[in-house]
Parts: sequence; structure tokens; C-alpha cells
Amino acid sequence: MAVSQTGRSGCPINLTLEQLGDRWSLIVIRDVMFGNRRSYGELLAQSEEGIASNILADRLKRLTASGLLSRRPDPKHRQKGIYSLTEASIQLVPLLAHMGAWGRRHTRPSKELSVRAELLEKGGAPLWNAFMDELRHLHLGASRPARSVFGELQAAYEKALAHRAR
Amino acid sequence: MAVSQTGRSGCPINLTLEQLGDRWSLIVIRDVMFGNRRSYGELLAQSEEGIASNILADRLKRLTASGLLSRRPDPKHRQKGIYSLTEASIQLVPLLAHMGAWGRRHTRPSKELSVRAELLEKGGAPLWNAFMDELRHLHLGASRPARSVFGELQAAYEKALAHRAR
DNA sequence: CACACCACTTGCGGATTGCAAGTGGTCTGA
DNA sequence: TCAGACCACTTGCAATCCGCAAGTGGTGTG
Repeated sequence: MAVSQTGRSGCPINLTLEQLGDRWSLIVIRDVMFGNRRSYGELLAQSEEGIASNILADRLKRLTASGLLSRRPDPKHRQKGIYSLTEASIQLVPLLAHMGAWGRRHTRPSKELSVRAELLEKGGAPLWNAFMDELRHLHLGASRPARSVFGELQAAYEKALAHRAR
Repeated sequence: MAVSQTGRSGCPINLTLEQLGDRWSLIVIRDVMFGNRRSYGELLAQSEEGIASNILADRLKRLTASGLLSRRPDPKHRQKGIYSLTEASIQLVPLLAHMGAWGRRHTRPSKELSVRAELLEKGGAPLWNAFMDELRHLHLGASRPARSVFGELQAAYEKALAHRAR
């Protein structure tokens, strides 16, 4: 519990990398967080990145085991699970916001997919906190906050999509 | 140049992950940034995490190719290269600071190695900016700033080490 | 109750990783 | 000047990880 399994150091940056430093873990968290995809099927079918089904199953298992996601059975479909963010993964919001901001500056992102990152960057810490409060409502059962950052991000994204489609 | 080679999406978070989402790239950047290790040998020998020599060589090559490090020959040793951060990797400071902050909260880091992360977290954006200015001095030849965040971080780390050793 | 559906697994070929040993250019000192 | 130490980096190999496609078995439905 206290010691890493990989024989690497106790540096907090390293330990974070050991949990999240692969190509898919943060993609899954991103889709749950910003896309509100809550089940295996939604995550698989609507994936922008085309994640393979076995990798998705493996990551859901690992992220659940390490406390970044929680899983509860779907009352409507006994076989199905509903995945939720935990407080730990909700606190990744600033990290993902910074990743988006860096990617916007130093890679060649598509315009539509940059809109959310841009809003998050411009909104800064106050917006992140409002978003985190909303995620606590959506995933942890906290009370609904006044502001829906999720809706704002989604609306901006859809507006960009429509603008592109014209 | 504009399009990713992996067939994944143009989401800025994804593109950032494609460059940095592996177990070693950010470790190398961390060591150059916070440990001021500037050559292959320093990075290999003093690595806390025990990176393998071929992996290190590969990452230095990839990071240089993608513009996150630059390499110039060492005037003292013709064979040797001196690696420097670029503006792009200097702008990873907030990301690494957040990773450290998250790791401090949600993993079990060692006390000594957490000291820097704690300072960076408490200092917030003003400290990050001062540190980035200093990195521009150390790596890009900009003028020396008044404040040495690097020295502060190092002193705090060594103090923690001494405290532990008593 | 047959059938479609869906969450998840399995098999397999190819890429990546880690380790240990090797290679060849570069500096040093007698 | 040249033998030997040193050092940046490569190579070989085994183990693991990854991506793809097909399969499996539980679950809902008409």
C-alpha cells in the first residue's frame, strides 16, 4: 500500500506517472469526465480514439482498483456497470486543463476539439472549481451547483461543430 | 507535421498524451528541469528510477525530435551532448507542479521527495513563473532573474534529506 | 424460447520494455 | 604516441504489453 510495486522512487511526480502514465488511462478518465460516458459500451462505441475493447476492459479494472473510478451495477441491466469518478479523479481537473492548454499551444489540435480546452484555460481556477463541484454532483451525489460548466463546455463544442459543418 | 501518426484524434489532451504519455518521457524532463541534469551520463547515473540506458537514449532522441529538448555538443568532450529544455518543455512547469500536487495527495510519496512538490504547490502561479524565468536563463540563455527558485527548491530538498539522516 | 444484444475474454502477431553485454569514439598520462 | 580508461550509445534477447478480430456467455425481448 505504501510502496510502489515497480521498484521506482517515491517521488510524487513518478508515482502519479505510475498510475496515469500510459496512453489510455487519462483518455478513459477524460471521456467519463467531459463526455459523461458512464458505461463500457458508451466508452467503447463513442471513443474518438478507437480504444480496443480489451484495453478498455483492462483500464476500467485498473482504474477502479486504484480508486480513480468506482463501479456500481446498473439497476436496468444486471450485466452492466455504471462507472463514476471519485474525488481523486475529480481532482485531476486542473491537470487535464493544463494538458489541454499545453496541447493547444504546442501541438496541432483540431479546432472543434480545442474549444473546450480553450474555455477551461481562460476560465482558470474558478471555472475548474465550479466544474469540480458539478462533477461531485454528477458522480458522487453531491447537491447540484448553480452553474453548469459541463453544459457550457458542451454547448461551445456543439456550436463549433455546427460552425464547421456549415 | 500537422497530423498525428497514430490515427487518433486531434483532441489537445490526446495529442499531449501522445507526446508525453509514457512511463519515461516526463521522468527525463523532470530530471533535466528539477535536477539540472544536462547529459546522458548524468541522467543515467543519478536516476532515482533506474532508467535503462537504451530507453534513455531513445527518449532523448524522441524528445529532441519533437522539440521538447535541444541538444548541442559539449565543447569539452566532443562525443558528449548537452541537453537543454526548450520553451515548450519549460511550459510544462505548471503541469509537473500539478502532477506533484496530485501525487502528494493521492499516492504515498516519500517525505523528502515531496518537499519540492509542496513548495511548488504552495507557491502557485507566481512561483511557477519565476521558476520558468530561471529555466529560460539556465537553458535558453535569457538573463538571470533576481530570484532563484531552483536554489530554493534544492535547499529545501537538502534540508529535508539532512533532517531525515539525523 | 429463439434470437439479438452487450459486457467482456481469448488468441495471436507485432511493438515496446528491461536487462546485460558489447562497440567504438574520446580523453589521459606516462 | 599509444595503451588503457572512460563514456555515449547500440545490440541481442526474453518478457511483457498492445491492437486487432473473433469468440463466449450472461441478459433482455418479442
